[in-house]
Amino acid sequence: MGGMTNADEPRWLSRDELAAWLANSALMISLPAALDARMQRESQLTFFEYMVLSVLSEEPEHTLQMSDLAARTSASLSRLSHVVGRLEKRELLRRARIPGSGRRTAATLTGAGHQIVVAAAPGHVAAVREYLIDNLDADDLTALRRIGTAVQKAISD
Amino acid sequence: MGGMTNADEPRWLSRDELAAWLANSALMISLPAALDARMQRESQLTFFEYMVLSVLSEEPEHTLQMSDLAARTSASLSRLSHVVGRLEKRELLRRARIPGSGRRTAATLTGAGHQIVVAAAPGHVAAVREYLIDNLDADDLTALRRIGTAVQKAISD
DNA sequence: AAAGATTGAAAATTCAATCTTT
DNA sequence: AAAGATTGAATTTTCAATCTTT
Repeated sequence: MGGMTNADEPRWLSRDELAAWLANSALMISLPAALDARMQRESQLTFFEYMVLSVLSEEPEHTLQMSDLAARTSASLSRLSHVVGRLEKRELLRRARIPGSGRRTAATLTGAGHQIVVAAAPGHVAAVREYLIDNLDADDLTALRRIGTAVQKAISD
Repeated sequence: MGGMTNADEPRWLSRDELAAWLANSALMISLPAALDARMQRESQLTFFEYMVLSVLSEEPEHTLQMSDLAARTSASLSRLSHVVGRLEKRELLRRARIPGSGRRTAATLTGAGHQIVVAAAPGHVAAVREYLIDNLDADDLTALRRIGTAVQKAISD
């Protein structure tokens, strides 16, 4: 008895925890898909591509180092590198070595890139409102913020 | 003035709405990725594959029609069909025409499939607790459930 | 060796077309 | 024609290896 073949009995989810988890799973799967579909249709950008351009557009010089951009968009450097490569091919941004630093690269929005974010923004906000924000009350909003922050912290530990 | 070249000024997000949205975006991107990485490592299953097998395991006959399985896992029929094809090749489930109905197909868990879900479940629950549930209080939990449900409804409309 | 970033191959997902049954 | 499901091709993402600079 009490040998090593069985792990301790895990703490299973309660009814309420399971319901919350299932609702969250559906959200995690469906919301990005819905956003992607709609943004592709309206702006020729995926949700993730929009995030990349949008984050850049909020920077003072429309510029950010690749690894910082990865952190801001919650992406791996590899994924970002591929996506940025495609966006660069479309001339929506360009990459350049950061002067003085031989190994850092920065991505900078082009004029066309800036235009496309500006044009896509209203549709993006409308979708975010329609699918998420406008369905929530003030308490939900603060809870959502807390939850997202807590998850990020838990994952990065 | 008032022509058709400009859309109406959209209702931009307030500071709090934006914060909630950014937190949610990080959650939507990071949580599935973290879960995937951990489940792959521990169980040779992606998060989505686990969902598929897990949903089947909760059915009376460990069986569900493809389109129902798609609905339960929030997936497109096309995605499900590919994933189920791979799981079938690994002999974790099998497909068969539903008797009497010439166009419906049902997926059924095999013995090996059931074993692998049972073996993966504790790790899955532990990850869900560590990354999400155990960081939330009772209010967050009910909010999360409400939010997930509201989003699903908004998207399906 | 670690940090910053890229690359190509492999795996997964999406998209559009297709097939069968109702 | 619509419902249920599958398929192959194109796209995207992941994984592991690589390269350069510090």
